[in-house]
Amino acid sequence: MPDTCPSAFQTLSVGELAKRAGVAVSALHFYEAKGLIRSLRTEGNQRRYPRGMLRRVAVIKVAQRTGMPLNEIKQALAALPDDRAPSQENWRDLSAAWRDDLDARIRRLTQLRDQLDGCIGCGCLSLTACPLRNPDDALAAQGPGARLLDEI
Amino acid sequence: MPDTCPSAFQTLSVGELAKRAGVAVSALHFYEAKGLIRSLRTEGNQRRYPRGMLRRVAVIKVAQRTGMPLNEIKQALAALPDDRAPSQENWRDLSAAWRDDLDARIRRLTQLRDQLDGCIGCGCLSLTACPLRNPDDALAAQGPGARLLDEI
DNA sequence: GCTTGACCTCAAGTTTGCTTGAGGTTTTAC
DNA sequence: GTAAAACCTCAAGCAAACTTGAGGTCAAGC
Repeated sequence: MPDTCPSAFQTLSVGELAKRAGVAVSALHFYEAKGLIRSLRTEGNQRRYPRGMLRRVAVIKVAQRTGMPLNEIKQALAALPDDRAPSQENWRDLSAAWRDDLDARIRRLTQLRDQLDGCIGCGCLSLTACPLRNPDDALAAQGPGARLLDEI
Repeated sequence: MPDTCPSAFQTLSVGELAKRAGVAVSALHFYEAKGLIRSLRTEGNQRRYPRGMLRRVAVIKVAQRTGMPLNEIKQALAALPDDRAPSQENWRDLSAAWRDDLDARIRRLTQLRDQLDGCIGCGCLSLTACPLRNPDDALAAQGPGARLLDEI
């Protein structure tokens, strides 16, 4: 009868959490198996989640959108209270770290885009001069035919 | 005896191509199996690549850096000549399309970053107000306890 | 009180992009 | 002319992030 308690104490079944969080039930099972979330169990062994779990799953989803793999997300979530609302500080630290990750990813992609821009209409992919090519490739400019490599 | 010809006609063994392109031999086998590259064979059934393959592999690597999956890369490469240097036009079309893809990815990540910025120190992840949350989540604001959802 | 839908566990399957290994052949180098 | 290095094919394995399926239990409605 915990479900007759005030809403702050109400629990969610796995199906309810899945629907509200916008993920599949199997994904919640999976997250639990991976240790990203935990569940209480009824006498009949069915999962019940405190409402705060909705937020935790939301945090997982946001982190995934940044491109972070689940095991890193798990590390990050370890800093959050298991089933209670995270403090402002918790969240600030987390989101600031993720922001930096994201920023780095954005910088890498932007650099690549700018290089592509520079190479559109060039098409050289020159072993020695093209910024799109791995710098290590320059090492290959040895032996017979080296004078032609730039044309290849 | 093709290897006694001028360099433009020299071929590369799979090991040479791998080393110069900076990929593993197994990756080249894999690309061939997936139809991204092709190979000539010696009498003894060993792979030989025209030098232009070096560029093709370079193009594959650049495309991968943009985050494009191999099957899309394969589609894109289908527009390029199989073993000869692509025309400036070929390359311009390709790289411009990839640039747009990249740009879209960058925009999505940037938007996410800005949302994170806005939410650092907030931490609400509010079902109804937080831009980080899926808009669909607002639908869940029904039934008993709805007035408290924003606190969860 | 019974049917039906939601749940449970555990194992296996899926996709992407490769790598590793087994068992055997070709080339190259001395 | 032979030993070692490089190559060949095909099958299986790996990691991530889940999904699907089999076989069985729980709970809620009528």
